[in-house]
Amino acid sequence: MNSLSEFNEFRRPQLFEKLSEESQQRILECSVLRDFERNRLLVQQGDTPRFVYLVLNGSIRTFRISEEGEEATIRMLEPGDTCMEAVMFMGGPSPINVQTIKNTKALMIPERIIKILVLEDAQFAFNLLKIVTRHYKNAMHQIDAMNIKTPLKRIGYYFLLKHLEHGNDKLDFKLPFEKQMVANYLGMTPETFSRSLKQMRAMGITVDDDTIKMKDAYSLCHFCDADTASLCPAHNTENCHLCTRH
Amino acid sequence: MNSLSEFNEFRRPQLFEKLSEESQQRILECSVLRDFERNRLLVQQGDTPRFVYLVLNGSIRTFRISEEGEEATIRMLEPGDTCMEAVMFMGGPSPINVQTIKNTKALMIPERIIKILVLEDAQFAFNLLKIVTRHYKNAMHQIDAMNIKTPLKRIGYYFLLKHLEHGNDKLDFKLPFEKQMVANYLGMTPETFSRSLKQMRAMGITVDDDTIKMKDAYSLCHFCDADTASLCPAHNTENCHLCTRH
DNA sequence: CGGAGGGTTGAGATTCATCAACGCGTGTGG
DNA sequence: CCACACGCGTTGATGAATCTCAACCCTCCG
Repeated sequence: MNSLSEFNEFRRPQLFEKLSEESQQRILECSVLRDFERNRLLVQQGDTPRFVYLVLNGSIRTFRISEEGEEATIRMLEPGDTCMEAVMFMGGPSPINVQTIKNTKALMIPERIIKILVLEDAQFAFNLLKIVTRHYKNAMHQIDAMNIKTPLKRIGYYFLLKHLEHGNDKLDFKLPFEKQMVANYLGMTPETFSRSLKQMRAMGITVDDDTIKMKDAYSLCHFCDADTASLCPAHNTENCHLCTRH
Repeated sequence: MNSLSEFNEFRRPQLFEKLSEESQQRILECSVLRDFERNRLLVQQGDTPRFVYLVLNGSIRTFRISEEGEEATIRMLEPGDTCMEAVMFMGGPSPINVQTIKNTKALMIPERIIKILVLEDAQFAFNLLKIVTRHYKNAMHQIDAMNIKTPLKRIGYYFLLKHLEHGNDKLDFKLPFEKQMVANYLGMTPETFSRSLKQMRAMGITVDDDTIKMKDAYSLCHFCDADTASLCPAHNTENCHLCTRH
């Protein structure tokens, strides 16, 4: 692969943000573009990390698996996202599995160029830092979600994030993944997920197959918290119901 | 503060590893050393991050708090550990609270020097990356612990890590924090923690106040998993019960 | 047409949190 | 010196909530 043209379709990968043309070229020269069928296991727990995967289309999930075979989803990637960058710097074998959940085209960036470039290009290191800290922040939300929130609230918070991503002017959005996948990501069974969705109808949120519709733009405000509010354009305006309630 | 002499008592902070003398000096010149009494709140959710805290002695915990007032512990720091490095790069207000849980002496490193140095000193950026990814790995363990592990297994895994930290030749170690603190970190109530400890007696692990004693060096092997095994010196030797079982 | 997989619904079992009481060590103040 | 309060940890009884197991519907696809 020798150009970034493929990336124009979606948001520019954070990995390349503000990166010099030279560094971009060095990465692309070493990297390989590949197609994977659905459900293909790309990395297993215990493998030594060899590549960073940049999703071009399709989707990928990362997860851990216990000896009893139960799975805990860590992340679900959409086009433009990367995985395994963090694992590279952990030292030791990979603590996670990586698997496609749709047919997926991904750019494989070798471990070596990542490690080299990090020590030579401060901007690249900075980008990696921002990416990894974003993952970490996400992980913290997952942790307190499972600790203190009811299934209903976990789903509500997840929907709120998706709603903000899709632009807060739209009153509906689609789930980017299968329900059982989302359920596992949120740490509950598909049954509990399904039952909780029914409860949400009482709050003005209806679910039609994989489409989530809200009665008004503030239906999800109940699930907002302080450090999520800063992502909301209506935050600190009179429109923010949450703020007026506080 | 103008020297690193205080650090000789314990493991050298990872933040300064392989760092040029010049960069170390630049950090120390800007930083402030302070004592805090127990239970002092250093950072609140929503604050803009101003300092990285490096614990010299005492201990600190980071946690999130829900609107209902329930707390989810994210990390518990011992001397040599740092916090808030990750938050600096997340952008936006702090998603976590930081609080001392003992009387604590900490070095406060201003946000500005961190941000500057990251773009000028690749080694410093590299160190930060390793630190943040370690936190992230830890968070992933927390996630799957709460998703798929029983309280007993969560405790066992925590004990295993502490055991490996203290050197696998010793057959006992002390809990570095109060039990209720550990319980919350592991996502359970103090009652459940206490009851689970009783169950562990059947596995050759006794608890005497805050001292954990094991019958033999392999009592905790039941709780080992693939990516933890690489930390164990007995891994891949005939002494590793786990390996022989597999 | 028939099978497979995803999603939903129902009934039952399990498990952890909650509430309450108690033991114990510590520190404090009369 | 003793009485007392306080915090931590433990133990017991209860209840609520989620997981498990099972059946069923639906769509998709060979």
